[in-house]
Amino acid sequence: MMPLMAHAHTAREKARLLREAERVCAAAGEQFTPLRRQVFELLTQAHAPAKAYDLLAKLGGDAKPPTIYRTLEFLMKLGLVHRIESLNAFVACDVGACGRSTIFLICDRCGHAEEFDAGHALVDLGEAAARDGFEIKRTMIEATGLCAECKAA
Amino acid sequence: MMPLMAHAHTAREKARLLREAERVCAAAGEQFTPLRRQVFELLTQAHAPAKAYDLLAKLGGDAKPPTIYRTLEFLMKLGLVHRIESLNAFVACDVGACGRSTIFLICDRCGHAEEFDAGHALVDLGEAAARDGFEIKRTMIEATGLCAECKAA
DNA sequence: GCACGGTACGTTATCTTGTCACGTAGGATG
DNA sequence: CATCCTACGTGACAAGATAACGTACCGTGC
Repeated sequence: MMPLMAHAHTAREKARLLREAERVCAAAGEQFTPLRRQVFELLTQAHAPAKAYDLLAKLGGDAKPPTIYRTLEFLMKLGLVHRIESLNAFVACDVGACGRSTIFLICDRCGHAEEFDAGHALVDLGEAAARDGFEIKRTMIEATGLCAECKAA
Repeated sequence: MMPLMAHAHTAREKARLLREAERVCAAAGEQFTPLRRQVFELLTQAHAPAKAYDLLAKLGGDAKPPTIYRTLEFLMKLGLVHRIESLNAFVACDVGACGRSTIFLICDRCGHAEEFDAGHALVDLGEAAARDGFEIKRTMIEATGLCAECKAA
């Protein structure tokens, strides 16, 4: 199990994510506009899930809420960004790595969020729900606790 | 796998839930005040997850936000109520039935939320995270889709 | 060239959700 | 009976999100 969060520690990593994003966007027949690029970049640089209004502030100028929400919605549609419901915050995610099966491990102390592959757990869940007649479209797993670093400290 | 949501269809069921709640409360050395009882009752009667401000309105009088949030926080602390993050809403839950392992199946169409026992899935998740040094304290799984009734219709 | 339609984005206003800080009433305890 | 704690009230406001409408730009086809 490996952390999949698109958290660019290096310039090379960030460049790779951007290229990936461009590719996904083109494949979907959508435009990777400067605004969308900027928001995605801000997210890849964030050390923790970013709030909508914080991103908005970083856009400079005097952007209004719909701007950031529309952009985030777009990026989520393409699977480039995830929303963390329990935090009302957003993270960039590594394309391809995250199918529909993702888990976020959120550290209560440092705020870091790591994305994991849920593996078989979600398959089981889908099957179990199906036996009850429920058809799952989207699953969200958010686990909070202490990350390795914070536990050590 | 059985629905565990504390959604009282009958007066007898509701009375049972209230007694359970009183018991849990007493066991924790806390008071089950009229306000707390009223909020819990409202939740057991709800046909779907209830929003904080809707509950607030139903309290009658002119209750202010902190009143309902404090009360919900208290009930959550005792494990009598769950918050559904993706909806910003709350449900009563069946005490004892819900340990740490709960999943909500939320119907996109009718809004109904059923609580399920996550079974082994969460155990696996906890172990997998632990191998990475992450210590999970609380896990939240919210799956959206179509319930059996809505799929039929 | 220019009307047409679509996508992206700006702008204003408003609504919903949640919290902070402080005050008070009432019971328990010494 | 002074003190403390818990529960709750109150006013103010911060944070999160959306609705409704306008415009600029870019293509396409006549």
